[in-house]
Amino acid sequence: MPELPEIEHLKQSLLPLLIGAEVRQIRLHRPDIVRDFTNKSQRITPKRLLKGQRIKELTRRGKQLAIISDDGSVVCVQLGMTGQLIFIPQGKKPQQSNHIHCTWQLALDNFRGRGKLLFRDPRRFGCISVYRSIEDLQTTRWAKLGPESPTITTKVLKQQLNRTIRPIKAALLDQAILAGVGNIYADEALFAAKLHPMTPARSIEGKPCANLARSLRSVLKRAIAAGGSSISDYVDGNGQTGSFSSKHKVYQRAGKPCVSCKAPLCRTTIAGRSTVYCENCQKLNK
DNA sequence: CACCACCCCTGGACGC
DNA sequence: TGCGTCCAGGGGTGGT
Repeated sequence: MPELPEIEHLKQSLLPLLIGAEVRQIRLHRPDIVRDFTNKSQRITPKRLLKGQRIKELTRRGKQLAIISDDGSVVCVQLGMTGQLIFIPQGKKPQQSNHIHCTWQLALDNFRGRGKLLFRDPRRFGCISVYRSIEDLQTTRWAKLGPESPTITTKVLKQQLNRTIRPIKAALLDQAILAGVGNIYADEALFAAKLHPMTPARSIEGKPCANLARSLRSVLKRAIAAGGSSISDYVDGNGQTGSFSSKHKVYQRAGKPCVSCKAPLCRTTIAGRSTVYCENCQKLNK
C-alpha cells in the first residue's frame, strides 16, 4: 500500500520520464475513477485530463501526486491501497494489463521517443481528480492536509496532537493531523519512539513527543531512500518494487519476536486498522 | 467541531 | 482443483 515514501519515490522515478512529454491522447477506461473534490467556482470538465498539454512538473503532497501541465491545469493522482502509475516505453507491454483505468499516450522529445503512462488500480480505492491550477488544488483539497511528516518538528507535532484525545495510532493515520503516514509507518514510528499505540495523542509531550517527531522523520526518510515498502502492489514508475519491507520491525510481524527484547509482538485493532506493537517496549501511561 | 461506523473494492490466504 | 469465507485498509461521507 503506497504511503508517502512510495509516492515520493514514484515521483522521483517518473520525473525524467514525464517532464516535457506531450500528452497526445487519453483513454479513460473507467470514468468513475475520476472524482470531483472542487467547489462550483473551480469546477472544470475532466474530460481532457491534460490532453494536448505538455507535462511541466510533478508535485507531491502527503500521499497525493500532482501532474502539472504547461497551461497550469493539474491532474492529481491518489493511489489508495493498490494504485499504480506505470510508465511503459513504446513497444513494451505492461506486466499486468487488467484493471488499467486510464492511459496517457505520450510523445517525449526526439531522444526519448514515445511511451504511455498507465493508472492501474485493482481495488479502485484510488482516484484521479482535475484542477484548473495547482493553486486551486492547494487552497482546497491540500489545505485540509496536516503538515508533511518527513520534516515534522517537535513543536508542530505537539500542536497537531493537541487537537485530539484519540489514540496516537488513530491520530497518526488522520491525514488532517499529519500528512503521509499510513498503517505501516505509523506502527514503525511508534515502535521506534517506544510509544504505546493507545496513548492519548494530547498526552504526548516533552521528550516522548520529541522522540516521536524524530522517529517519524527517520522512518520516512529511510523508507524514501530505500524506494518504499513494496507491500503487495507497490511498484515505482518503472514497475520496480521497493526494498524497505525487509526492514520493518513490527508491521506484519505479529507473534514474531520483538527485535529489541525478543518478546512476541502483539496485534490489536485501532481505528479499524491492524496494529502491531511490543507491549514490553511500548508501555502505556508513562 | 470531534469522532466513529460504514462503505467502496479485489486478490490472496486458508479451510474443507 | 475448486469453492466459500475472511481479511487487508485509505479516505470520503453521513450520522451522533
